Amino acid sequence: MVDKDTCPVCRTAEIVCGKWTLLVIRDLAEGRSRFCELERSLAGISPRTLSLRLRALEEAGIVERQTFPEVPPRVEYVLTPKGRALVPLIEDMRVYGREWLGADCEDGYTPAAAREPAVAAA
Amino acid sequence: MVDKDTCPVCRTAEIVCGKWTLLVIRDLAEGRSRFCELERSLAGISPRTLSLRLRALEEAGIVERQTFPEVPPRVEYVLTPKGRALVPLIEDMRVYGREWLGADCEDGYTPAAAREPAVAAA
DNA sequence: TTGCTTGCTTCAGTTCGTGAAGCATTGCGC
DNA sequence: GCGCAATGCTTCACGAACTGAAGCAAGCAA
Repeated sequence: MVDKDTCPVCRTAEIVCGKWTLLVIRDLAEGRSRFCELERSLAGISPRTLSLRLRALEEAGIVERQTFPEVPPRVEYVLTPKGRALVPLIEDMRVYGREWLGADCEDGYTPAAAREPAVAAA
Repeated sequence: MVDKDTCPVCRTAEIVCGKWTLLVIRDLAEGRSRFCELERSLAGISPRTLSLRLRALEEAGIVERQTFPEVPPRVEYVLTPKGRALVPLIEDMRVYGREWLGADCEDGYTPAAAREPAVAAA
């Protein structure tokens, strides 16, 4: 049996498996940094969930929160190195999604053997 | 804004973000195949959740279910190619967990001052 | 007959996520 | 001054997801 406390996959899963978490990190990696930017980009997320996610990620040392005492107040969220280290994971997901979940395998079972490995897009 | 239906990261996240999902896939990749094996390995999962996960993964074409009409009944779950394609993702998680969530970074936070100007995967 | 195993399902309860609304700040038009 | 707008949240009530314990069917062993 796998020990939940020491298994690195489990520990990563605990950080990553919450709904929206990976998409928040992806958005931050792509340059979005403000609450309302994220809220608009992640169509469908509730502000409560976004707030919880950002707080948990800050707690975990994955994002850093900077407040600017302007009017209206501005808050920026930036990935720390620990957060940027998750980007390869997201790139894997992008590759997987393109290869196995694309428009041409809607039935979910068609292997994409002939497909070229996708290059990360800008 | 990102279109949830076409973005490959979102589509992968939808499959992957449920609690236990990635750990179930990891266990299958490591050779465990029977319900009770998974149940024992994933200490803490409820049989209902495991059942739901396996069913959803089967639905998604990620695992294949084979029943053997023995006594007591035997059921084996095996990763399809589409499922095995998720293993690199899990390996990335293992690497990340080891690198950033190990015993030597329990506090989980490297201050921004130490950050290198690494270019984000924009 | 009771007990044992596997692979689940059912039930009640807790936690998680949603959607709408509200709050505090203050600069702008009126 | 008054209401409106924008940002970055919080609060609330509700539904969905997950949990933990229990139960069930099948058949063989004691």
